[in-house]
Amino acid sequence: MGRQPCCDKIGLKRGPWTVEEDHKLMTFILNNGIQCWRMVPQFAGLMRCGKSCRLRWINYLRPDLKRGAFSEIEENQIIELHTRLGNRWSKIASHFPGRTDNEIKNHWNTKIKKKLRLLGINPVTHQPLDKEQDKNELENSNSQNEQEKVNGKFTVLEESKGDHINEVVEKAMSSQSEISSVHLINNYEVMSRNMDMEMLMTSIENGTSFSFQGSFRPLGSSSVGQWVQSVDSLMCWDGIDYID
DNA sequence: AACGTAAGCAACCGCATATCG
DNA sequence: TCGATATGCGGTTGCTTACGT
Repeated sequence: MGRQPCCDKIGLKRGPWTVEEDHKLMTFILNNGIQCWRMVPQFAGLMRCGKSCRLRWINYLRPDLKRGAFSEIEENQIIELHTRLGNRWSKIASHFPGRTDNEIKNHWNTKIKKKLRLLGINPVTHQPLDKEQDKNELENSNSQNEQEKVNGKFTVLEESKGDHINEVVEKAMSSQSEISSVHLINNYEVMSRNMDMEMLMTSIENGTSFSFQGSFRPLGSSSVGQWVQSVDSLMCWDGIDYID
């Protein structure tokens, strides 16, 4: 014989949690810890399945949760980790104490994907975006009578992106003397003002994060318009090739 | 003010893997 | 070792809120 079934679904409550349910779950876990999720609702007096309790605790009730918006640094780190790990949200979340996989996944799907597209980067492959392909994706994801609206928005965003990047490139070119070097890191070319290679190599050896000030663009993009400013970006990787 | 649409997010579903008896 | 179940993960759904007309 194996284990007992997770839960009897008949009669179990579903949908949003009430304040009272949250209080019961939190009180129970803080007093007793988690031995077996299947037993938690039973002992805590909840008409929920263990799976639902686990999710509620991990994504909402855990006292060590870090709430609030994602910082620019966190977003850049998520992008870097996604380049290496793909949609392995729990692995990505393990690099962010207090953040949940669900939170990061939601943020990726609602914010970062759009941001990358605006920067001309395919959010799936992290390669320079084939505009025609992206247009097709947009066409597929929107009904025909919405297409005119989408194209309208896209034009505006492309213009604003251009302004931003021109500003970045001008700034970078005008302060050429401050640029210490250009490095090739994973799939990105990184133009840095303060990259300390010794510190970088140490961080790689130790598997820790590394921050720098500068700009980056996807490897293989020849256009200067692909440069993206990344001030005080925090990057974390497990492999590196670089060129001076 | 009312309605429609989009965005954000919490929660659920189903599958893969780990674990137990 | 094997079958049954628990757990964890990623994809998806659907509700709520914000925004635009």
